[in-house]
Amino acid sequence: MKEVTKMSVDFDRWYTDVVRKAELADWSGVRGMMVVRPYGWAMWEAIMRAFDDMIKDSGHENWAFPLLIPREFLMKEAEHIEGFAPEVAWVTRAGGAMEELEEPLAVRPTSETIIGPLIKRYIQSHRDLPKLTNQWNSVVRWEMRSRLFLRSREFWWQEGHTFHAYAQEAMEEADLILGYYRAIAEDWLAVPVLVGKKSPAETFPGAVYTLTVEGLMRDELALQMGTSHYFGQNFARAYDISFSNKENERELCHSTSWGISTRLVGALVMAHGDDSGLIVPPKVAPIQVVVVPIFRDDDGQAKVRRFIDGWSGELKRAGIRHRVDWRDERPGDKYAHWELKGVPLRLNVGARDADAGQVELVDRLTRQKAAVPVAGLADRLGKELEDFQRRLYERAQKFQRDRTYELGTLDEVVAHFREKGGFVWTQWCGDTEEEGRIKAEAGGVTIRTIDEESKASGRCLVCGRPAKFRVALAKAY
RNA sequence: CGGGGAGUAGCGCAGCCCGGUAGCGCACUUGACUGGGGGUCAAGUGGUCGCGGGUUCAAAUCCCGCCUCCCCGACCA
Repeated sequence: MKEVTKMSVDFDRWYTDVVRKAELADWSGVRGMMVVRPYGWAMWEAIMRAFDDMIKDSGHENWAFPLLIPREFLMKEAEHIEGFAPEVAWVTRAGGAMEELEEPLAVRPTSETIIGPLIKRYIQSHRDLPKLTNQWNSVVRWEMRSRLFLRSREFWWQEGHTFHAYAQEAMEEADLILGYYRAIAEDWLAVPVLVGKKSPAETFPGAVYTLTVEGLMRDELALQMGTSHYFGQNFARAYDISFSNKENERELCHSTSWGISTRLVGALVMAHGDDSGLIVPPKVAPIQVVVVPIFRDDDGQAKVRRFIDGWSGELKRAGIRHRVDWRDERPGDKYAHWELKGVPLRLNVGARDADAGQVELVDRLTRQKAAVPVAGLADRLGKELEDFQRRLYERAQKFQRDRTYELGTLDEVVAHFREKGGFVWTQWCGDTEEEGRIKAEAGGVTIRTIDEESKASGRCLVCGRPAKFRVALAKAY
């Protein structure tokens, strides 16, 4: 049957099993390139819709920029290209005879270096600003080690790129988007996140600073779920993206970029799943309610069908995404199937229920069953779904709280991560070499985020000097 | 990209050492019985043995090259 490796036995195998058996995605035969199947893509579509609405409401516009980037464009911003060089794929030949191109073209790993030189045409005056662009596309990064959704050589995302007359406005933009990302993670995916700034070592190549949202997965590893970058005038300087201000002087733009990707589908799997499979948050669930009819013979089937037909239209009108599973399988198979796929609510409906005018409601989180009258079913299910979304978030929040610690010294941190995972808050002086020592000595532990809300108070965990930053440490994907 | 392992039906595997008719379980198809938590029986379908080359009368099996996947390390949305 469709056995899934137990999460407690081997989390990585569990993840791979679940992603494939729940029909989210597969490998394609070309190393690192994945096929996203309809059930997985539908979750990404829900995320896309939610985020697209948010940015449209705040004046952003979708564009389409080219897939291939001329080498000279890519090479302009020194720090940026240095950061991305190891993972850029190049087109060097084309045509029937596979002729060598005079100038190689980079397959975009991200589009700052092509949007910059193209967008400047459309920016002349301060009246053209801000220019708030976004594109939904896929990018290629030549990773050496891949995992479905979390690290594939091609992945799908949105990349926003904005250009502003004022530094303050660009920084506010980066903050605004970070807030959207937090909403996507917490309100839509039901994954609580730490929100803050990256250390210089973890900052996006070419950025002045990078803001991040970090979630905690059920194997107690952190996952970066979205980043928003403030570039200052770095990219504007490299590509001469400038405008005439009110005094008719030339000035360089201040720019930002920000992205969330199909990685978020992996995040939802790892943040909520259990030994039976996925648990999908109702707001992004392709199927929120599955109906399993139970019958013995044709008469029984007809009776159950009439009963279900009596209220399924009402569910549809109420906007509840549901499916009636009429496949010729046994009920037990169907239960296991839809649990693996993480459908939040299930209705078991047999002749006895039809007679009683009720359905059996089964909750994917608690597995509890309850008899529910069909009168007012759509309202009831709507409330149940909202409640499910809330309970799922609270469960993840408790999980995260129970695995968030406060430690003072590097020795304590090293000892902690020998035994446990989770987030460890500590104090840091800001020295990048000392940050490297944490990573080396604690076995891949990194600074996930710098707390921007509260001030550092104690001493640096490495050197003992007065700390400048309060930081969250974790092992991460 | 370094070390190790593996590619045979949709999935999981045996066969390879010692060359000679391509097999098993699950899934799938059909039928019957069944049906409120992963059923039973019967009869079937399905294969360029990862790709290319070599050795041989003959290659899934031996040799060479390549591709892909998995595990472990260094780099990463």
